[in-house]
Amino acid sequence: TRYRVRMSDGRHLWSAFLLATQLNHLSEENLLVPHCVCLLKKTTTSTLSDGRYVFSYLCALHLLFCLFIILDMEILQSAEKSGGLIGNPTTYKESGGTASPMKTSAEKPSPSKFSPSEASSSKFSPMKGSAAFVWFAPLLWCKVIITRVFSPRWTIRARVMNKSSIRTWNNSRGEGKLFSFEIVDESGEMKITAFNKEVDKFFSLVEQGKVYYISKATLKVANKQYNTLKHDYEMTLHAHSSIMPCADGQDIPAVQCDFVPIAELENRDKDAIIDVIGVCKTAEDVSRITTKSSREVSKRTLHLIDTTGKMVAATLWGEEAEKFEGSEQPVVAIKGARLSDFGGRSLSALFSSTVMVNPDIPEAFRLRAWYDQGGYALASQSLSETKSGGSGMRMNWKTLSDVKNENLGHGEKADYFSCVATLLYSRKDTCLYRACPSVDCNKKVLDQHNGWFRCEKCNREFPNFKYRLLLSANLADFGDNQWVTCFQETAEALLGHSAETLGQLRDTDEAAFDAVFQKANFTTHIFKNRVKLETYNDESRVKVTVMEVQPVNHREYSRMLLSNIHNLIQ
DNA sequence: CCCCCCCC
Repeated sequence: TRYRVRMSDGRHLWSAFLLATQLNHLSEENLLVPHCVCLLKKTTTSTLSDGRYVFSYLCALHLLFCLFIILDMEILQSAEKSGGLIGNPTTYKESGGTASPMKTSAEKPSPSKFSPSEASSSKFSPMKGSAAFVWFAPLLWCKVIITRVFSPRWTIRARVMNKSSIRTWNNSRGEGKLFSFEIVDESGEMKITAFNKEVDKFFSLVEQGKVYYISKATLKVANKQYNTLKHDYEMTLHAHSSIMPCADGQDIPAVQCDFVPIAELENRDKDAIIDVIGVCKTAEDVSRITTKSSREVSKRTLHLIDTTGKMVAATLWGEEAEKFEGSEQPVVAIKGARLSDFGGRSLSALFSSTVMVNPDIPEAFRLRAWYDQGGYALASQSLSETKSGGSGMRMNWKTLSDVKNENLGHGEKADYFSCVATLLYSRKDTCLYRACPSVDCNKKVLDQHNGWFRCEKCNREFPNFKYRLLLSANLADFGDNQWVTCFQETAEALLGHSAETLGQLRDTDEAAFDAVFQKANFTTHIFKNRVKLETYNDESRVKVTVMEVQPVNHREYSRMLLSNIHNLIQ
């Protein structure tokens, strides 16, 4: 059988008897055979771009080696899959002088699937345990030479979809640094990793979105556990690897996104990797969390809405979270986000995700227009239940008279509501108390009048105490007013000073202490409250506790009012 | 040769 394999660089690999074997799915022993052949006969070898290993040799040695060589049609078919594409075959079989496309197999090759009619009679299983193996064993050393000298004959031209930052590792097997990137061409996607010296060499060269010629990288089976791309192989760069910018890469597809409408996320499986695009209606503040492995990382959750009217929470991590600027409500596209079932449905960016802010794509322009022309006023429903979600999120907006008229808090469980209200007055005289200095104890201490303070809860006396706030405040909106209780954090937010500072002020500078309260009066905030009917001495009273005090985002608040008006019209 | 994809 005569085959001609067209390589990406235009060369044609010609063989009288073409044998090809997959570098990837064969074990070390199996690889020996082609290596030996290469060495003895100086035959041509090539690793195809999709990871297959091709070589040819002369017929004289055929009979000798056919005993040990795997020759099956799967392997021959693997030769079809060349041409410098990540996935697709562009190989031609010579028949009557005219090159015609061979049938192609998109299926993952497996040795058991060859067709007997096409296969040579000398098909052999891998020669594991064979006595002949011993004969070839001394030639094992040539593997490195072979892979370095013979294999890198392919070049692919592909666009960088995303690039990781440089990461270091230090484990029992050593230490070093690495970065990885993912590339795409018209046939598929692939991951490439660079280590140590190659990091220095290639990190700044490789830029997201640009097209490069890439050759002489080592191929290995992709670890599906960590590689979400739909490719069986991935590449590692080595000292001789080459990456060259390609000036005319317009024909290489741009980063392809397959956006899933937000409403449809409800029907997708947990852990699915999806692309999403939406307007960032609100962005929570960045926060630092500690992971289970006690690493600290920044996170920021965005709330994306699209034309389906549904909203979803999407969390960014690390630098991406820190740098994100959401105040202008940009269109945000995330390629390769992972769908989680937290709070119903939510998204999380992975290391391999690409986050694009106001991307230059039609979908983004459409969304922008939709949002600005009325989408903003839509009373969007979020797929992500977030307790204490950010401003504007899942708020149970009520006026203070609603709270009374609707008997909020009268049920079994407490009710929660948010309101925009103005502080009319707060009781400064009773707002501070001396609390137990123990870290998790906020119990009021008793002054023993001997320089010691007793905590009944801890059953201990302390030479010191800490000030805590318990502020009674009267809030008002346009229709009603309500006495509420603010504990430590909310009182501090409302008064603009820490409990400690206020305690010091009260003890040292009464005028300044007064001024703090004067200044806080008639300020307007968003209050998130808990309301519950409480019975004390046969007397029932609705008790409102402020859970959170936030500044009013007037733009957002106005939009909410517009939305209310909109709903009233209908 | 990495392999971390996190938190509520």
